[in-house]
Amino acid sequence: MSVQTRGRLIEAAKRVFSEKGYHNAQIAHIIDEAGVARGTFYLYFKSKEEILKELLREVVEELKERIRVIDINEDPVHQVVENVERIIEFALEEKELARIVLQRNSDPELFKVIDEFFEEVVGLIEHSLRLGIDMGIVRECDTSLIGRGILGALKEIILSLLDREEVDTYAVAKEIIELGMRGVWKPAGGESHGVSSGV
Amino acid sequence: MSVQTRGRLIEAAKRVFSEKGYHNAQIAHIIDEAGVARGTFYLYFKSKEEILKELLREVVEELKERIRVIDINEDPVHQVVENVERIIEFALEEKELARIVLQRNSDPELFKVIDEFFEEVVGLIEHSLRLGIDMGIVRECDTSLIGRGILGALKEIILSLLDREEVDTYAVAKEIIELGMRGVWKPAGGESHGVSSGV
Amino acid sequence: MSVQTRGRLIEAAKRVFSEKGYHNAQIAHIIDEAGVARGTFYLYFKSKEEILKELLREVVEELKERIRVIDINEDPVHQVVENVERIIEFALEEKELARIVLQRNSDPELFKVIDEFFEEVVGLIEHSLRLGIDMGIVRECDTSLIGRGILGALKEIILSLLDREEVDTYAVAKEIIELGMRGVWKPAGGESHGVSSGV
Amino acid sequence: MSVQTRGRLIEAAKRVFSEKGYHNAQIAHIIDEAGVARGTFYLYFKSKEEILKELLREVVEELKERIRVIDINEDPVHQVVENVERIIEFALEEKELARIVLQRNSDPELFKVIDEFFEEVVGLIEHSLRLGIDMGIVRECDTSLIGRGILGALKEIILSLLDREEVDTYAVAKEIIELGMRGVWKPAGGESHGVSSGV
DNA sequence: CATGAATGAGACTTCATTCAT
DNA sequence: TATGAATGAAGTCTCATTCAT
Repeated sequence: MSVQTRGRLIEAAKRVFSEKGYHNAQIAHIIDEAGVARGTFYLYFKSKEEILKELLREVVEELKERIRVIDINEDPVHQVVENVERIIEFALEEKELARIVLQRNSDPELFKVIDEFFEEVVGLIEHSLRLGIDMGIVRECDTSLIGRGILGALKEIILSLLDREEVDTYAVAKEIIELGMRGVWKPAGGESHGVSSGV
Repeated sequence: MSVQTRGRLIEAAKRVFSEKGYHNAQIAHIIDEAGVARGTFYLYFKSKEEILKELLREVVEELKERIRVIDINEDPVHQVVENVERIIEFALEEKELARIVLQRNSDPELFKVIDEFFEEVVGLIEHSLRLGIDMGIVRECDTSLIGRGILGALKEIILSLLDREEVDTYAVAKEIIELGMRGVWKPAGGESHGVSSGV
Repeated sequence: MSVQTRGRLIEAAKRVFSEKGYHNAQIAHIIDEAGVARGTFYLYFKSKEEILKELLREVVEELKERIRVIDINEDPVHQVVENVERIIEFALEEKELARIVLQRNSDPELFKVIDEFFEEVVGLIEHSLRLGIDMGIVRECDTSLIGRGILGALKEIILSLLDREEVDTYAVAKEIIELGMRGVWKPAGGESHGVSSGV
Repeated sequence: MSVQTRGRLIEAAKRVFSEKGYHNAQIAHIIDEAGVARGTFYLYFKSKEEILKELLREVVEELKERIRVIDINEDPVHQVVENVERIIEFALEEKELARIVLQRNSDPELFKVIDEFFEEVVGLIEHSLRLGIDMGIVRECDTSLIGRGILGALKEIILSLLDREEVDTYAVAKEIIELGMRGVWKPAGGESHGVSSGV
């Protein structure tokens, strides 16, 4: 079991799945890309499905590490921005993985890990919203709906970033949060704004 | 060429693609569902790919009909809400189609019509944003990013509605627009709000 | 049973079989060419095979009519030339049919009538040769071999004529017989020759 | 890519195509005959068409090797007889191949290599004829017609040989050339004859 | 550990023929 | 007599997986 060979297969799979999508990807593509023999693939992974799931498991693990629990004693908005920024950074570091994850493939069983992760994220957002409502700083709303909306915005935006040359991750993260918090409307008066200001 | 048979195939394809996804769907499933013989399918559609594309073409056509151009002399926000509402209504009327369209499938060639439609929608949103900025009612922002964000929110929310029993389409549409305009933040003061108020 | 419709199908089949060959020909092509409906075809012919066989039967019948028995009291060579000429004329009148017949299709069962006809022709040639040998005007030879050779030459030459613009059928017939009788060698001396001379 | 397996497929294809003809031949027949699995076939050949073309390419190559250029310093007729003999020998060694090649199949695209080869042969014969005419030993004639005639005779005769038990290849070759040169007519006087005599 | 030839289930598609109108 | 929609057997080809070396 050479860790090296396994690594080459994983990297190859990333590229191939990312470019062609799971169904159009063939084992032949992966082993060509990895430069190993056909049989070797099955030494490391039980099946095509298996290597995809492994990939997804790794992504979710990494993503979870990048999401830190909010410390209420510090500026919470800033922490949220930083969480979003770290996720964007990961997506840009691992563009192939990001593409795989964000291409919602019509295969619930296959992408279960990812779907579950996204459900958790929605839960997290909902929780924060309810907290904000309780604290009187977030307006009453359908938290489930809004939660999904914010997730959707996040996903679509990150997907579009994968094709940009240069990305100012902090600025983008701030823009996303600003959208979620204040929307696009211009404040009527000239009062202060900016997502983390004053909190 | 019986219009009836064609219709049955189309309806069957909707159900099958929606449930299994394009790649896991088989012609066998579609013809079983439609109750016709194998050869009959090919009397109406050149291939599996063809019937999917036909389906998507029809969706896009229908969607475009439901999106009305904004009349600046009337309350624009209200019109946007109605556009969104009509789209939601369509998604709920044609849940299978909606599922097919919203499952971002990793097959650019196949889903080209849909992707192009979404690009148009982003363009539309961007245009509105820029108009709002010029009119001084929308804040300066990265319109491309925000445009995609709003589209993403819309898509994710509608997808989640497909599993709800009862949906108040107007309320949801309003909630979505409210999110895009004012975000989730509670206005500091007690002033009036609500998306269409005062216009 | 409209004789007209039947005729249109036969004519269409000639063209289609001739151009595409039996296996690449489809009933669809024939009915399109004939301008009749699918079901109509089966009103007149039991199957695709049947219409081909019918075609071939008609050809053989026509060909047999054009071959006259040699009258020994007249110039026999001249009569042979005329037989060959009539066959060439038929091939040129019915180029499509000729093409079908001369394309030895690898389907013994299908082209049985034709093969049998050709066998008869070989028999006829063999018979003439043996007669000639008995009369002392034809040299001793493997009549079966020579018979087939002459048939082969005939077939190949006629096939090539189908693409020529203008054909002098009598000249060609004479050339063929001359080849069979005297070969291409130039007579050593300067004596008279020409196939029918002196008999 | 085992050369062995490829060879078994080629041999199987020869038998199957020869017996059933291209169109009636199925991949199933070939793989059964070769004793390999369905997929194995496609490891070596892209399609049924491909293996036929490969077969034909090999035949033409072999045939061309058996045809030697005539050396004018030696007895030319004898050399022609030997060329013909070598071709007959090949046909008898590879009866299946011969049958495939000689069954004029109604599929120009498929049998292009063969048709081109035959065209070359006609060209060769025509060239020889014109040479003979210039040298004054061949009579004036329509060389194109005669060329095709000789080819046709050759083809038909060889085809008939495939069913004979014992074949004296030299005798047959001589008979064919004799037919082409002197025809079947018995020389009027008692002079010398025999194709290569006197050179 | 690695190889790559072989496998075969199963998908797609074609087209001669049938049959209700 | 004519129609043409419907049929389904049968064929071609793909590709994930196995296994002997």
